[in-house]
Amino acid sequence: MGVALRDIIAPYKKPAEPQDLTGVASIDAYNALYQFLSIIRQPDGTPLMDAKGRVTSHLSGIFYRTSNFLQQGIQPVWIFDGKPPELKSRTIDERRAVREEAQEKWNQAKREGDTAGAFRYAMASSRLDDEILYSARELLGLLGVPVVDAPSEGEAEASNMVRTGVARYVASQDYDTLLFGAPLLVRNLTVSGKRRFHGRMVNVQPETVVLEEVLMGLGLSREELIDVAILVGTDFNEGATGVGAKTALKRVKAGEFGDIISSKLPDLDPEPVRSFFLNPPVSDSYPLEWKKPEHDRIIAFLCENYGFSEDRINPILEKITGRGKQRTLDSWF
DNA sequence: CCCGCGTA
DNA sequence: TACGCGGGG
Repeated sequence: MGVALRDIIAPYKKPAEPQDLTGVASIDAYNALYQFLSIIRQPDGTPLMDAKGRVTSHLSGIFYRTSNFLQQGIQPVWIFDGKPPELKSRTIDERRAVREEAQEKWNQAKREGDTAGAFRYAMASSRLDDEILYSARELLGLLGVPVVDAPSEGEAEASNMVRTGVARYVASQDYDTLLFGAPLLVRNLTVSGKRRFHGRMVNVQPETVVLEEVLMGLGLSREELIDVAILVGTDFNEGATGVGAKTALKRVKAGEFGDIISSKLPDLDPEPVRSFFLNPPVSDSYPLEWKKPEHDRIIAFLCENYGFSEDRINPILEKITGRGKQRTLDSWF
């Protein structure tokens, strides 16, 4: 979600080559989990669930994607959100309201047999509850993938990891990471490159966004890019009505940021938002270790506990644990 | 999302 | 090999 900067940043996206993606990837955990939960669903919007009715969509996504990453030389580290800043409370309340309304509309669409609508509303009603967060972390642990707990926003922490050289890039769909100063952002970080969208197959390639290129291209400093975002609206402030990314860009370049704030957003003090993007709470210490996936415990967890088919899980697991003849992956751990 | 199958 | 489709839990 986050910031509506797409219109001005999209021109700087570039397709990612496989060699761009190797190394340590800081995964925005909430972003990835929402992605899985909203997309891994049946046509009427029902998520994957085990016999006890527990949602398993995210476990499927984590397992298959992590397996692919490890085989492609991508070392994922998942960054989980900590306590959200007070500035975000309005956004959080709004999102809850949107989710609850979507839940109603999902039920209604199902009753009326409106499949397309049902899927759309089901996506919008996705919610990360404790059970999903715990099970996600447990599976990541069994896969040997390190997890980082951000003190505040995961995106800020993930961006800091790239700034400090601990990770090569942030993987997220959101552009907010650029505001937090991530030098390199990768969107659509998938391996298969294909995605089903409204029943059709569309080719989705991973794409890179280099902060430096965005700033150079737009002729902005990072501080000014943040000001543009503030005018449009961020997770931490409401935007000015009628001001889109292009207008905001023009105004900031003309030095009119303050004018717009006083005329259109008189109640907003932009300083706390600016300083949150520039100096967010981050932990700054990342002891990361990738371990070999624990074959038997993963089978127990996914298949015995959550009802996944062993016939599907085992072959993939054998590839990444190096059981059998393949020893090539051992060098990774 | 991801896999695997049938098809051409 | 490439794509569309159905099913996964």
